[in-house]
Amino acid sequence: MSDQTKERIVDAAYRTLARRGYHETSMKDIAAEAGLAPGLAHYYFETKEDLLVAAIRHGCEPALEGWAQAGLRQDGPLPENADPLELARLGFELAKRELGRYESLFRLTFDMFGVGTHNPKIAAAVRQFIDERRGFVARISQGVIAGMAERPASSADAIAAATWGGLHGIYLQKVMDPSFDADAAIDALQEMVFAFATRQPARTNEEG
Amino acid sequence: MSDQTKERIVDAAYRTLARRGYHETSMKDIAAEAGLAPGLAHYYFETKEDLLVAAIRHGCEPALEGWAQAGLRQDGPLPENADPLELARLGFELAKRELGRYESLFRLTFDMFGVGTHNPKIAAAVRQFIDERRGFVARISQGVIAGMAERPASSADAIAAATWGGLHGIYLQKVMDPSFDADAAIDALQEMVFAFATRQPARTNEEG
DNA sequence: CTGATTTGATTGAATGACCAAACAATTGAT
DNA sequence: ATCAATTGTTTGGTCATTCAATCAAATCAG
Repeated sequence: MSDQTKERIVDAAYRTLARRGYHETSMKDIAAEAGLAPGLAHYYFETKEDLLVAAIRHGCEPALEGWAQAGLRQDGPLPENADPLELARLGFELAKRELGRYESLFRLTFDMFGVGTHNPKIAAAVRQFIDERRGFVARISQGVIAGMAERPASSADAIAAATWGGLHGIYLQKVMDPSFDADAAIDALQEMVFAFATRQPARTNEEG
Repeated sequence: MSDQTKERIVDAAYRTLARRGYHETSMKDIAAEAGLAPGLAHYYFETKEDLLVAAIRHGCEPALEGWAQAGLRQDGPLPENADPLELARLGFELAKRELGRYESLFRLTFDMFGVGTHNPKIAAAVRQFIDERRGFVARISQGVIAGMAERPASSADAIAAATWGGLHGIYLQKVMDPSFDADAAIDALQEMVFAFATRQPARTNEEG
């Protein structure tokens, strides 16, 4: 029954943390939400920090599953024979859907970022969180760049950092203001990325 | 002496909060850093939240001053007769300089964002923080769009949200990982924005 | 098959510390 | 003598973490 109980704690932790926030949630709150004794959370997780990391990982599962079902695995290889720009388009589409569907996950994520600013353990988890996702964007960027008429000045990693950053900057605005039109912002980001990816080589003076 | 004392508290608050973070800093810590009695901070600020907001506003002053000296006022009008794309280039340049110079301010800012995820009072302050800065970017975007050969599908507001978001997504990566190459990422973002702003109208089939 | 023993899971209370905010008392200037 | 500024303490509550004790299930001995 141990695994079941641990899962129950993590799930309760995710719900409680997402609803009330990290610093406003006590270990006791989480145990109560799970219907277990106050001390038990510490039997499975040494610290509250560990539980936060586990809870976020748990909360991301459905979203990552959604990407996988669309053929995009953060870890695995990109679908072969796919037009990189088409992959990018799909990525932006999924990002929009995700933001609408998992609002509280994004909220908790930015809460974690905040904790990470002054907590080394959480900061390490945040770095890993970012690395995984940005690395995925970088693999798509690589393909997009390979198909460009003119090599860009920026590396695929830099493009990925800017693009992933753009998405998360938009997520931030959405989390802080539910009336913010995130879809329009993501469309704009996509329009910029596509303008970049499909730009024609600088025409010389004697253009057609 | 009242104004002086208040300023002293805000300044001490900024230093302490930036160093240790919001939830790891007590009102007592702040008073001690200011060399004042523990109770005094509450004489000038009703709540710790109010003091956080004041401290961030205070911490932003030097940075905003830097923008003003370059001719870019967040509040006032844009310099007249300036090429909008040149303003954009300057903005990206200043963003790079700022990030290198005020690292702890950015760190505290993301801490505030985190607190804002589950604290209505701070959330309101964050919304205002975002609105002011994004509005400034929107005014530049407006000019850039006006100069484009082909009207983009996205509005100036959406473009601004994506661009401001891109910058802050990059700041996030830098705050979480000091070895992150933020300059390269900002250059990449700029490359995308410029590709977008200077793209040629789609050539029809019978191109030169 | 049965009773004893071990193991790990679970409980609920205790510990030790901390903090935001309120407050009463004191100072100092006008 | 008043009033604002300042002090230092008190209040009333919080929390993460520890721990001794209980419990259930499994393992083992005879």
